[in-house]
Amino acid sequence: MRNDSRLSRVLHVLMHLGETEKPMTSELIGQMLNTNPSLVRRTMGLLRKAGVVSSAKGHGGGWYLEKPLAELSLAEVYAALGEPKLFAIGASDDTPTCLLEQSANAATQGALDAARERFLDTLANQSVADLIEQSRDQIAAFRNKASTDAE
Amino acid sequence: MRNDSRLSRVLHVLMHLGETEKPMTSELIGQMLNTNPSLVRRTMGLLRKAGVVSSAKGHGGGWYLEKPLAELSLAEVYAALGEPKLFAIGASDDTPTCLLEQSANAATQGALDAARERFLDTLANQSVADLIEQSRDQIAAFRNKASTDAE
DNA sequence: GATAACGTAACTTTATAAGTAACGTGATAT
DNA sequence: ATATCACGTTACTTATAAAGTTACGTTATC
Repeated sequence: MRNDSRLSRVLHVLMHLGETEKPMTSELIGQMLNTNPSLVRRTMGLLRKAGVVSSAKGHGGGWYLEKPLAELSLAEVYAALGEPKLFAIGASDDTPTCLLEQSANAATQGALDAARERFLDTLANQSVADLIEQSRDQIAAFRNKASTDAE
Repeated sequence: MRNDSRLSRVLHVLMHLGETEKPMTSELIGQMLNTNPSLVRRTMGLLRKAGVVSSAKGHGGGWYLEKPLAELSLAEVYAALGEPKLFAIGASDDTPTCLLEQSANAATQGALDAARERFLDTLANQSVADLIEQSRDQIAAFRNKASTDAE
């Protein structure tokens, strides 16, 4: 299948939601993500079920945050999406009878489990607000470089 | 796509190659893996290119090891396969103009990079011979349990 | 020279998120 | 009231890469 890009996409959307006051429509979000409103509704619906965002119908409706981004870790966002399948790798047979095959599968799965733990830890130690902060730093660094270059 | 099961599969095959003297044919390996000889040749061919195994044609031919399994780490095997794509997750746009999107992608990619590092480390710290040793331990534990149950 | 076995190319199948179209439902504005 | 906006949901198609399959050439052994 294609890459599952939902995590980075919704992080992007959440950051924008944190930067505005009015609800954002699926139409507008779709333009930001280069996709269509229906897919936006489907994906954002997962966040709604998890209580991360809410949606309003009708005029002036759209998507808005349910909590401050400083209180929302990336791990919570990943969980809200249903913890999408992380790996493209796995064993072909879950319950092999061959002992050597069991050992091969266990070794592979062990490495994947360790990797997954590291992935979740990394996500847990960052809030979405941190990401906004980082992009502010980016802007500052860029401005700084520009002024240095001008000297 | 389907899960990429090549790593666990070739580990399984390598362990069997370590337990026998004669070359194993693609036909035989295919039976072990529940697949056909052509796919076996395609996958084992990657290991051959990396110098992990060799193959012989004709009567009595087949696949055999080029080095002792104690000197072959799982990381080398993964590398021999061409370091197959590890994750099912990623960003949809590699070079976004939106700074917030860049930050979202960087955070996701950072967590994936950390996870990948952990995956490779785990693989690097095990030899294929270690896996055989582990399956021997499994057998011993099983026998031990059986004798305990019989008391 | 018959047979075994690999080497390789070409094609189909599979799994799953993305992408798309359509229509119902409910909220707001006039 | 009713026109319009926007979400909610269903159903369908598309894209991707490994698995799976078929076929045939090449080479080594008996």
